[in-house]
Amino acid sequence: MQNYYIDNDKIIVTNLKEFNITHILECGQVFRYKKFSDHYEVFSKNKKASIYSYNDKITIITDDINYFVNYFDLNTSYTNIKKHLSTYKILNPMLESAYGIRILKQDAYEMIISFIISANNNIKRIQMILNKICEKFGTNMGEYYAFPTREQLLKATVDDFKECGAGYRAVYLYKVIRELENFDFPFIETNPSDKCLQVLLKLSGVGPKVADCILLFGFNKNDVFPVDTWIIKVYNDYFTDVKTQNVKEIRKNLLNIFTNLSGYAQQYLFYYKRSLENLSKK
DNA sequence: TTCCAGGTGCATA
DNA sequence: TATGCACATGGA
Repeated sequence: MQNYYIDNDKIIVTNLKEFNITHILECGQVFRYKKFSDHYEVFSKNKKASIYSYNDKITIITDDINYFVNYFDLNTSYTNIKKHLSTYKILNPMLESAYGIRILKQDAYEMIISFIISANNNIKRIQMILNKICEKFGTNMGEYYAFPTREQLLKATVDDFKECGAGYRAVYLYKVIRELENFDFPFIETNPSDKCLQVLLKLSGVGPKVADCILLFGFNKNDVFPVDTWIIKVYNDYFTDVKTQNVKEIRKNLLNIFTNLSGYAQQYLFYYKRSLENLSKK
């Protein structure tokens, strides 16, 4: 079943069970978006989309239809994915409350920079730092700033990144921009995740967790399981009787359970646990 | 004041 | 290979 159609400069999404813009944007996979009273704006590379939900459909307004059809992965049916996920009883309440999550197909280079900044950081601050880096080094697009290209970021010093709030990660950013000069993106696109991990782990500021996020959000690989502080909590709450902080062990066990649907499962678990925690604080 | 956030790098055993 | 610690920053 086709979930969308094109109407001039708009993408109209008709199957709302498979597309909830709040859940998609606020589940932690993307940092460059703005929330308005009646819509969201999303930024990727040097492109922008405005997303309105009203009545029984979503309208995505953009000047690059093809880019955002791919970005929102609109040609993938999530009905089957969710059917498989629902066989894991533990996920059912999450599939219910966080319905309409989709894994976005984001720019791989942008994911590398973004998730290096994400290390030992919180989402609000990650967004703030990325915004400052875009404003300082990205192309002025009028209403917003594009994500700076590698060439643009070559001009940035360690102090520049520090001024943007990157803290001790400024050194990693400065180094990785240079390490990416001959980075083999097609290799990552075409090789199994384990091989790709070995390559990504050589980059400055990229450890196992960040590498998993890059593979999941930047390269559309679903047989990885990023384990952060939230997943450690959720694992200890729902998946084991013996509490553990061992990230390698947690990742291995969760991958064994969810196999090639791990990326999707991870996103539901992360969002669910983080939402619960934030609600209990309010 | 201390703890925490989508952890990583490095020294040490 | 595994463990322990330092690392910026700002909100709770």
